[in-house]
Amino acid sequence: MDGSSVDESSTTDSLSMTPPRPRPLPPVKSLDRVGSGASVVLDAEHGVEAESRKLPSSRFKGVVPQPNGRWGAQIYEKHQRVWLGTFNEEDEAARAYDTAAQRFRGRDAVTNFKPLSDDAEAAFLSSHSKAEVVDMLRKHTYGDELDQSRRCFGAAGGNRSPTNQSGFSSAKAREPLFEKAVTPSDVGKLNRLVIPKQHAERHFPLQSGNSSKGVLLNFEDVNGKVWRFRYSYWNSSQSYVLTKGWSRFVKEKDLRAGDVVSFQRSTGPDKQLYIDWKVMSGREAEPAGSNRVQMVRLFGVNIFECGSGKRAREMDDMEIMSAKKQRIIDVL
DNA sequence: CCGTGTGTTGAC
DNA sequence: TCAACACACGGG
Repeated sequence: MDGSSVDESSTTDSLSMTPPRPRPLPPVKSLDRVGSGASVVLDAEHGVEAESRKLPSSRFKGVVPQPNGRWGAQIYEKHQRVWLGTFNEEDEAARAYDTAAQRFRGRDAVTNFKPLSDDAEAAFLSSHSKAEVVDMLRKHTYGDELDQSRRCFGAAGGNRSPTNQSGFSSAKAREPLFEKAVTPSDVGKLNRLVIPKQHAERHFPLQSGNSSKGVLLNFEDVNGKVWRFRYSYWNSSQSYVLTKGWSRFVKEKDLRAGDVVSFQRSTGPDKQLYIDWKVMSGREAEPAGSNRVQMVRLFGVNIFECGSGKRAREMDDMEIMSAKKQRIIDVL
């Protein structure tokens, strides 16, 4: 399932040049469905069972049909295919391709829809590595990320903590923000961590507009793994919470009531957030050393502080992203 | 078990 | 560079 090797090395990108521009593809309007029918059943034509197995080719560039009726998106670079993920709708896949095309080939790349993206998106794209963009597309989180960068509540600066060769974040100065001994409900089935209001308001200010839906915050753990949690305010309980993504953290770290989670933030210009945890004193250690041995998977994008963009790092994390498999790294 | 996305080939 | 096709492989 893996293996899309995104090779950032060929950085003909960003500010540099952009290839000549034919005309964007005709934005085929409605009347879709018909032509690309090729439905399996029905269609009592001749050739009946003669294996009309043909898949309905897409009318969009970079989009390929999947056996299950869904659509895949792909783009080529340097003689290699870069898989952009699978999508339920044909046009979703087409848009994913468009996004990748603009990141890989520059602004006026040939696309299915977008003749041009606005400046905000252009900035967003150039501030993220190809691998990151591909990662977002494959996870279908590109839209969310872009929205957040637009709200200027993070992500914008493409500020990611630098990584060393082994993929770990280099040690950087960081200031402790606060800690909390998790409660039974924090590690229970509620899938949420309540952040004490005083700490929440002090360190994770929510803009009024965001409070309702919340925002996505990225935290890096000691292994360099990035955790993404939805952070929002629950009016019902008048409390700030980390929700989506939290249960995964609880599960992987095997957090139990009484354990302590702590949060830090780098003191540098990038406001990278970090999360750490420690087992409640007295609790016996884990069986098969699973505690701090992790698989490392990178994808970035920070939260907080936008604008003050940084360089658009390239090349650094590409090898990691393109690794055929996740690497298992023993921290001990 | 099923869907993904990779391997591969042959056009453009 | 690109899509068509088949199916190995990996996650659930």
